[in-house]
Amino acid sequence: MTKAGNTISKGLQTRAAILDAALDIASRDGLEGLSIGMLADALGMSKSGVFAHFGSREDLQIALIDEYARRFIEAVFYPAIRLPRGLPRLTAMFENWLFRVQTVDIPNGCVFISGAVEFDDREGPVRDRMVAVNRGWQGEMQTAARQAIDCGHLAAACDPEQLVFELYGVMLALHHDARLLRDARAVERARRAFDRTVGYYAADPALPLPAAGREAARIAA
Amino acid sequence: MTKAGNTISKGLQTRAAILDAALDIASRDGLEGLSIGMLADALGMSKSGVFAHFGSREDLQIALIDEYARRFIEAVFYPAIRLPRGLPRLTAMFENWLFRVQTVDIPNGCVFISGAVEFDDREGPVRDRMVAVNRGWQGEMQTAARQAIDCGHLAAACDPEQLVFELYGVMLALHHDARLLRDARAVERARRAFDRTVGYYAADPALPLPAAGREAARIAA
DNA sequence: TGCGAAAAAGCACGACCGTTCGTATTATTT
DNA sequence: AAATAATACGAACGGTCGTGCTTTTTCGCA
Repeated sequence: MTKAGNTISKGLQTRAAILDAALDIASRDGLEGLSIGMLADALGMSKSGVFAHFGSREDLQIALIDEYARRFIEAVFYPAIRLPRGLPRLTAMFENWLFRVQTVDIPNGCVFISGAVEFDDREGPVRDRMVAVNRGWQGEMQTAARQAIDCGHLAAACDPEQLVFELYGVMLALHHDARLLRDARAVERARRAFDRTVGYYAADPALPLPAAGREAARIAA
Repeated sequence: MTKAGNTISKGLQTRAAILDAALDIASRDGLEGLSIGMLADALGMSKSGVFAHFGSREDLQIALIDEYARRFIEAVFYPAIRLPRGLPRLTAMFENWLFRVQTVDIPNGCVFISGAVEFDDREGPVRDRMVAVNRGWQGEMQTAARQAIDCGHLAAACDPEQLVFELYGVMLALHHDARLLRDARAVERARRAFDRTVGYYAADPALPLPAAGREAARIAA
């Protein structure tokens, strides 16, 4: 019990369990749709027991955003930065992202997308965190794009912010068509859109990202 | 008062007023965030008075979707179909859409986008209507794209569904960056993305949609 | 002007919301 | 083993929710 280091004070343990269950619910019903009552039911706990772990519902929402971001970074970003700068890394970021969207966000829902819509004109700390995390990820994508330009993989005329804007749109469209319209072909379209977009900005007008290289693009954690 | 034809039985009149106020609220807080209580307050009416006009909250939400769609079509679609088939019409559809997003959706919020997120995994008639309306609009865009291909304005290799997927993504990214991140440059990026995308699929590899033609593209109702 | 119908208000209901508080039950430390 | 701190519980609070019922006001028309 007192084994040095691995004692995870029961509190943090259940806190993690709460966050886990809360992410499930929030993915489906959004951050605003998540209520402490149903969360307590899902956990077999009392409302007040759940509530005590976060001083308020707002703090719970913020903790959820952070937890989602942590998982996203771990699944998408960290594996990608192990690849060489430039197009390989940028492509891996997109492919890992795409893989995560397929396996997590499309079946369950994406907290970032629903949260962005829910809080896009509501002031407060929840919105602020949402913005900060979002800016962070777009910034990493822009950095990767800039490096690709420096490497000569993308044309010097390519505007990294424009590129990331378009790639973000691809993901939003994927999420929209796959979830609302339940169109199974959305994933394929997203990949085609990425190829076409990056291909457009590629320094070498020759076909970028041959299908053979695609397999290696996604890097598992 | 009894001038034949323009007698709009007071009921329908207030019903329209309710829909108008409800659209304001739903744009900001979403279809789920809209409550009959606050709607009644905004109108200076009683809850039951508002409620009586729609048998249920669900019916109110559906009526809202229809009303939003009606306005969207009137502002975006109808003016565009007065232009000749092909790229002019397709461009007008996008430009009218862009204009509306700028003047209505970005300041107030877009019921289609927030609604899509709110109902993307909830069954029922509201979701069904949401899907139907969305499919309708994407279908019109695809038709316009197909006509542009038939006219020889776009390459035969262009897949209309793929093109509409990408254009929809542009609008979603615009909405996201303009509203959540409050990035004023998002509109410019959306327009650039449209030019680049349509330019890619254009039959004539020469620069499509010269800036001079842009001015005439948007058709006021 | 008065009458029937339509529209709006008033009221009450059960359910759920986030939150607080006092208390019991566990963990952890002394 | 005793003392203390951490966790969880159950009940309750004031509010708001959507939705029925009943009553009153207002409108449209002869």
